[in-house]
Amino acid sequence: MDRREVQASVKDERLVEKRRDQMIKGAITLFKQKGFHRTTTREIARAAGFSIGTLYEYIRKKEDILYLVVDRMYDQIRERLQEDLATNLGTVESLKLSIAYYFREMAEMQEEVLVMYQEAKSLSKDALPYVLNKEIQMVGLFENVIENCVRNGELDLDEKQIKLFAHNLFVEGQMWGFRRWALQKVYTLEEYIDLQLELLFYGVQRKVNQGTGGER
Amino acid sequence: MDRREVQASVKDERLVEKRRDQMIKGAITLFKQKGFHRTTTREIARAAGFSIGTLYEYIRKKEDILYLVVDRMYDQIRERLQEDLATNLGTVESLKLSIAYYFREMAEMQEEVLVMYQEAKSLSKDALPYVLNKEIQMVGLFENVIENCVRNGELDLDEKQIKLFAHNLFVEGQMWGFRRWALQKVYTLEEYIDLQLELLFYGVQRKVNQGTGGER
Amino acid sequence: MDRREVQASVKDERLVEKRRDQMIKGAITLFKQKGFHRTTTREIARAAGFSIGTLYEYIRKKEDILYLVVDRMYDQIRERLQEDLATNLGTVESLKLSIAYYFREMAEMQEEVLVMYQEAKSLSKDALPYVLNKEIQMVGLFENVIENCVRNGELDLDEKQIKLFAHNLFVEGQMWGFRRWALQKVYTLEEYIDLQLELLFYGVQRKVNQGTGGER
Amino acid sequence: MDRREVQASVKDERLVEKRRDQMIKGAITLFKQKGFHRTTTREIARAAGFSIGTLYEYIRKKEDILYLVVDRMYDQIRERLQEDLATNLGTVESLKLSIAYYFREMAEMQEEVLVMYQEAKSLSKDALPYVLNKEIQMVGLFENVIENCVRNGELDLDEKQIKLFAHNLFVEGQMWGFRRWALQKVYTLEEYIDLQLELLFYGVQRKVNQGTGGER
DNA sequence: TATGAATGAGACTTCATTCAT
DNA sequence: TATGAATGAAGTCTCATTCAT
Repeated sequence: MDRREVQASVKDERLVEKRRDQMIKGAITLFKQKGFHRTTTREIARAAGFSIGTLYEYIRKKEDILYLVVDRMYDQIRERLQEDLATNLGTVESLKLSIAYYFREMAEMQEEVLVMYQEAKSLSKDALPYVLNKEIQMVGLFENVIENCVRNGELDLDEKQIKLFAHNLFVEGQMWGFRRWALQKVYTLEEYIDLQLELLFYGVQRKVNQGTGGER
Repeated sequence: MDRREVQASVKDERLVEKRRDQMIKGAITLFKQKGFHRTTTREIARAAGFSIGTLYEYIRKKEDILYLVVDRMYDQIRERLQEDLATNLGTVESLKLSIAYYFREMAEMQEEVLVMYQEAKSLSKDALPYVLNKEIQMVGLFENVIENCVRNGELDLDEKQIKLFAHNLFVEGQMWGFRRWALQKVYTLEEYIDLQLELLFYGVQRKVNQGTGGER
Repeated sequence: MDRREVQASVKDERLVEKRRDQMIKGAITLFKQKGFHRTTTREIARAAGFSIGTLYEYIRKKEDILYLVVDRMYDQIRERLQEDLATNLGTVESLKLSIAYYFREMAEMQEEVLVMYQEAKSLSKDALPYVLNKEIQMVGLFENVIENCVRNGELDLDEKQIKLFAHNLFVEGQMWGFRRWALQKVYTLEEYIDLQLELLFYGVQRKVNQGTGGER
Repeated sequence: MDRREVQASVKDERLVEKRRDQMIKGAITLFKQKGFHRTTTREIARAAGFSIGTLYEYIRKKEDILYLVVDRMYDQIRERLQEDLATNLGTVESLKLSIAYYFREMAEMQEEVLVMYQEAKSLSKDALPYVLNKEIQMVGLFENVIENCVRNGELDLDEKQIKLFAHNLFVEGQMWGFRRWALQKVYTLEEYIDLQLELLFYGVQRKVNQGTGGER
């Protein structure tokens, strides 16, 4: 249930891997520029460095390329995230570092993320679940880390709060990219990260609540 | 700078208004179902109740329809929001009510919002700024209300915090729709609203914070 | 169950009729030359005198053209046949005249018949029954005439013999066309007709049979 | 003039023979199912048990395969026919047996015959004569046997009658296959054979003609 | 002002054939 | 001799847009 097969005519798996790599790279560049629908299969083939005939040796339909691209993006993001989260200590401090790390990663891949967000809906009813599943898995990574904090007594959240918190921070990571036309005019990335962390952890009413104590 | 002209061949302005109304209504229905690219101009004409020839009397290019649709959606959302925010008292309690109201509105228009999010990028470089401007205006509405709260001493936030807070709550309103595949399985809308308000205002560390006092 | 609909986008029925006429005429010419598979839709459009876009306003798929062509051919043949058979008197003499008439008709349409025979199998499982049904109807026309002869005491045949006789003469009409590479080198059409009539009515053993008694 | 050369790159004749055997067998299966045009060279290669590259070591063009297939079919049919006709005694009784034998053979090979009939026209102008020649030879086999009967005084037919009689019975053998959608619903094969023999030898007017004498 | 038939560029996809290994 | 990856011409079909009526 984890990976949808995209059929290739070519048998040599190493070659399939290599050609699809070229294909995906070319396609991402193009999708970034003009989106999936305005990109032609021939352009993708050319960008990948081979002929249209060859392209179709490695996929069945144009949509397969989109799936491959989105799939690849998720894998890349998750890989990096997983790597980082592995070192997480289950403290709030550590969690903040991970979130900041994630925000930076997403900032770096903002164009890819944009493609994902705008084109994923073009995937067939067939492929969509696989993709959504990947996103759920990624949110799950954060949920785990937050749970650890809760278990360690560093945070006091129930199941539903954990989940929503994870979703929020996940979306905020993407926000930097998909609302760049607004955010990037006002904030530097580091500013954005700092401010978001503050809001995520303390909300807007912290000072009022705390009554006495100033903080930070 | 507020409204891009879409040229019509027909002169009678009242008629233009009426036909575009029909057109937009039809188009929204179709865009919801199949997205902009998969919807043909003929289908839009039919859904609008007139012929393809007539359609082109009121627009110049297919993209114009998308612009008209997105434009209309923004206007609708803003209208309702403006109406509500007008009654806002500048207290935290009042702000929470407005946010909750906004969340419910967005939940009701979630499909329209989805269309906006997924298709807006299909607008030409020409039309995009107009649309983004509308979104900025809407966020601005919230900024104003929050500023009021700050002015009233109910919140303690600087300019940049206000802006980001507004963006966050704005996006969270949309989130209910564009992440429905995950959120709507777990939360009811009212649950979602309650939890988000909690996180927006108190963050995740509130209880720990409140508990003893100083932190970090 | 008698006629499969081929969908047209154009509403004006008279125009549809006219354009399909052009289309069928062009297609027949081309199919005669190169067969269905080697004829492109663009060639058909050009031969019909309009653009490829227009062609597809009057059909849905290339196969529709083949169906239309075959359908038309059957109708033409049946029309002429029906007209002739209407005058049939139910005597053997009259039957022979009708058969001769049919043979001549088929000789005239031999290329069309060839197309029918060679391309009909390219029709989808969907369309084939309609076409076969037409052929059965045509054979039925002859069956009726033969039955008349039987009823009039001019022939003594049971149901199954009638049917097979009808099939035979039907096929022999087509044979002149589809085996022309052999037959037309040896016989003139009239010779062919005379000889076939002889064989159909008296078989090869007549003379031996006659032995004693003269006949005819 | 008897066999057209199909060029092979491979020199080893025994190997060529073997590979073509595999090829033809695979191709026949496929042609039966989907016809020549809808069958791809790759499918043929796979069905033959080797690669597309290898396929092209033994032929030059796709059409060569069709030629080979049709050629093979004719040879098979002729072989069996020749074998049977060799034992023919030159009597009407013996002729009837041979015809019945031939009808049964053709019934068994009806799908092959169908392929031949529907696809032969796809052969190039170059290859067609060779194929037609084979058919003429086969008809010739029957002509000879009939001639024997005539020489033996069992039948009284001139040259042209003999030829046409041979063509007729030849076609009637194929008819069982190519009109199976009509015939096989009404007759059993043996019924069909009996009825056809009756018609071939005595025609439809025998009983009336003969008035008194029973026959057969 | 309304219509809808006509257009043709251009999209996707297939597949016979080649050729380096 | 065998392989199968690569090629690109060519085919079918769609659809935004125009324009005569």
